[in-house]
Amino acid sequence: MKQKADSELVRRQNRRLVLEALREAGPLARIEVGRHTGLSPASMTSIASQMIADGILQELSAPDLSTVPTRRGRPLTQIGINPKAAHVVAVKISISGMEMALADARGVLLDRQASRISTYDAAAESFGDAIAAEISAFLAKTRTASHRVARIAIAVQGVADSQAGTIMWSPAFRARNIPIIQPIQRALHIPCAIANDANMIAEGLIGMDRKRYGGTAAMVFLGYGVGMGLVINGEVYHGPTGAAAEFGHMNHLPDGPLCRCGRRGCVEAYAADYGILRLAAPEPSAVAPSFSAVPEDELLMLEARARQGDPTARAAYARAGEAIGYGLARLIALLNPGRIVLAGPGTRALDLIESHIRESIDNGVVDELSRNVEIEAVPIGTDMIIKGTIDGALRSVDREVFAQGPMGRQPQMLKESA
Amino acid sequence: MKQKADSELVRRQNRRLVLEALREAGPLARIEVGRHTGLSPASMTSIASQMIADGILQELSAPDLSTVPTRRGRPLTQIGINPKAAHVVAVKISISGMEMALADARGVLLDRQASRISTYDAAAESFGDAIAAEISAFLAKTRTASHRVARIAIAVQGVADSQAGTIMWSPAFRARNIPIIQPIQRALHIPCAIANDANMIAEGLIGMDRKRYGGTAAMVFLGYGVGMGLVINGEVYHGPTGAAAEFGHMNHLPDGPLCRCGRRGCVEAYAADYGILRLAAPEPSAVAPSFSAVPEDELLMLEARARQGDPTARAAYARAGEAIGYGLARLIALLNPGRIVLAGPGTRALDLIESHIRESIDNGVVDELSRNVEIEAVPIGTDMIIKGTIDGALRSVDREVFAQGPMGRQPQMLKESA
DNA sequence: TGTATTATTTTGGCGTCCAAAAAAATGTTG
DNA sequence: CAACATTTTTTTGGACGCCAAAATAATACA
Repeated sequence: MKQKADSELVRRQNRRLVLEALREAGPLARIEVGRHTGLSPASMTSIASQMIADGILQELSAPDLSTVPTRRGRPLTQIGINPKAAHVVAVKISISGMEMALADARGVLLDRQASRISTYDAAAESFGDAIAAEISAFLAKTRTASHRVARIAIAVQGVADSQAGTIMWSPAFRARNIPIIQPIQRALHIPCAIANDANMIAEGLIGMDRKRYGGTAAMVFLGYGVGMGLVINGEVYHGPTGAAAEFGHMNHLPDGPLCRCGRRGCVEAYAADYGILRLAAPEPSAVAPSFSAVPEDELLMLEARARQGDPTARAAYARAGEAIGYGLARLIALLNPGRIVLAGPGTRALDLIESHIRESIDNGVVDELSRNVEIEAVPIGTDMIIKGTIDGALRSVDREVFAQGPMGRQPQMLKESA
Repeated sequence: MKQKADSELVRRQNRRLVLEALREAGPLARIEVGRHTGLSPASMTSIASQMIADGILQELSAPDLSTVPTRRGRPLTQIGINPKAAHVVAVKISISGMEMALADARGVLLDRQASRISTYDAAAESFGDAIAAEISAFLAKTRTASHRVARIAIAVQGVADSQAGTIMWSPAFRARNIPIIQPIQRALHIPCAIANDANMIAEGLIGMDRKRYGGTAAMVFLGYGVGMGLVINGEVYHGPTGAAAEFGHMNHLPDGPLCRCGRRGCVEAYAADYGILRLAAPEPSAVAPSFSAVPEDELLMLEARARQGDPTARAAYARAGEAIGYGLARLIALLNPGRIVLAGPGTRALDLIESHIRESIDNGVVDELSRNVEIEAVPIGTDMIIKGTIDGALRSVDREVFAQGPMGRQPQMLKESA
């Protein structure tokens, strides 16, 4: 509640609802969009014709209604998002590599590319320019004019400051506060946003099933690190500076094992790949946290040992489960979410940790609070990060460009364009 | 983003903005309201005249402009909220007593009353009726017709389920899931809401200074218990079922001291009055948590001992500070709030705990995350609960009744009316 | 071929906003 | 004190977006 309401707000909001309905359900007839949004047929005609004129929507020729082949009445003409209305680029930055993807306005992947790029020893001053150059080259390769790209969205492992447009801190970098947004916008003149990669998984799940994941929910990502995406009232919560939902760096036990962030006892220090491996080591407290990816075979071996009953291995998974479980218990006390989702490669070992998670939640928070939360694991790959980044970028294009209408179609970027 | 937008939405939103401006700044001239809200003078004339006709606003006769006594031009005629537009009742339920207050539409207290009422052994089936009877008697005493009361808001120590309208769990009651809303609405036919008392403190602080407390902030209440009000994007966050922000029952250490909720190691079990006293006892683990209020002189004595350097007493405050500090560190990792406010009688001993709070935050969460959060203590009395309950009730009346306008002025309560 | 049915468009009206002009109410000044 | 300046408020006329109802379009069915 900040904005004065006028006819412009009405247009914006209703256009956005139309886009939301089409993203959720795919192409629809005008009248069906009306049923989704509550808009009358008359309004739908008017809104649709304007958005078609704007090049945002298009009428589809082949209805392909093999499902309901013969019905009486005028057949419906579906409208859908015009794929050429805009493109978006998603960028994922992780340890010593980046991945880029180009998608059309519907979210269909047009091209993608992975590049190796040195991160851990990268200089804060030049890293953003290197990323910008990679993106430039990618666009050139795909022969996409940069004015066709409405948004570049960047997902990064670690803590992003979306306000400042920097990577505040990341295990992939020795440097801190690395400017990203500014160099890219300066080089490419495309609006650009940065966020944590686990938040993008949350965006992706919302895109997959808004009903299920769109209320108030927490998505936990288990893998090389422990991340979280927090959905509050249907929106991914970034916090005032964009650094929220750092479940992995939420303390579990004071003076616990050393974490990559430099503090002791973070959830991640118990439950990330390196944390679990360390717990199973002969002298855990002597092992420093690993900043490079853990070899997968070591993990698989540990899992196998645990499944065969090796007590040390089982204990490592038990302690990881306790860290996650108590962390979730604390989250439940604070936020009382309706759903908690476990995802990421770490869920491969769910059979070894799940009972400890549930037991710790039971011990860590009173029944009345935990009773209403559903806990589930979803088998999604790391590709979900790219998908989610694209989804999130498209939603912001919907909001800030497509919904705007013919008048206020400003690029609204570039506070300084040097 | 759920609602279709139309002229009704525009009216609702702008009327609400007008009310918000008048609540924040007191009576204003039309043109000044326009400056606050962004509405044009023409629109202000039209909106104001309608709301005056509705009896929600009134023109003030005596401008009393001693501040700017002589200015050129047509003098401004201030408008303000009509105190008689509606009344609200705030009810605070705590251990073996309740407090009621009646306020006019501006929030001015008209009358208040405290009653003793047995809680701990109260039966779940009859307690709501007893409350309803007390409210009835209070309204009769103040000679207020019940149709003049637009809202009854109830603040309760403990976990409230605002959806079900019950007290889920409270240290003041042995029973659980005590229905409150339904019996009151059945008896009085007035819309009624229930929430946790610490949330109401947050409402009160927002009412005092929206700029300061209206972003994303956490208010911690220290006293007989430990409570929290969470403000997210300017709104008090209640969670899907209204049971959120239970900071006091967020786990600090697994297998820690027993809490009134039945779990071990909750923040409250360390940092509430009874928890601190217990930590200073000769054999803490043998002491059960106290369900009645702790005698104040015992606390004052413990504080005095600590200030004189008694190591046992000092250690008790140190451990309380650690529990609060690590709890806040965990909250910061999850939500990254801009401000944390400490309030309540427990802040009397702030000199004994503050350094431990800050040290624990430093140890519990990485600098990058805690750097942007301001921590402050505010000296507010328990009266803040009543004030906040009234403020919150009035904001909901603004939203759901006053902003509605001449058309949709339904009571929208009473899913079932016997 | 005519009728039923459903989707879309057109028409006319309503509510809200706003800019510009007019009116109202006061202070300033010669 | 009359004319002018200044500021607030109201009035006027037009714009935009929504909607109900009527008209039109396009199909199936009998």
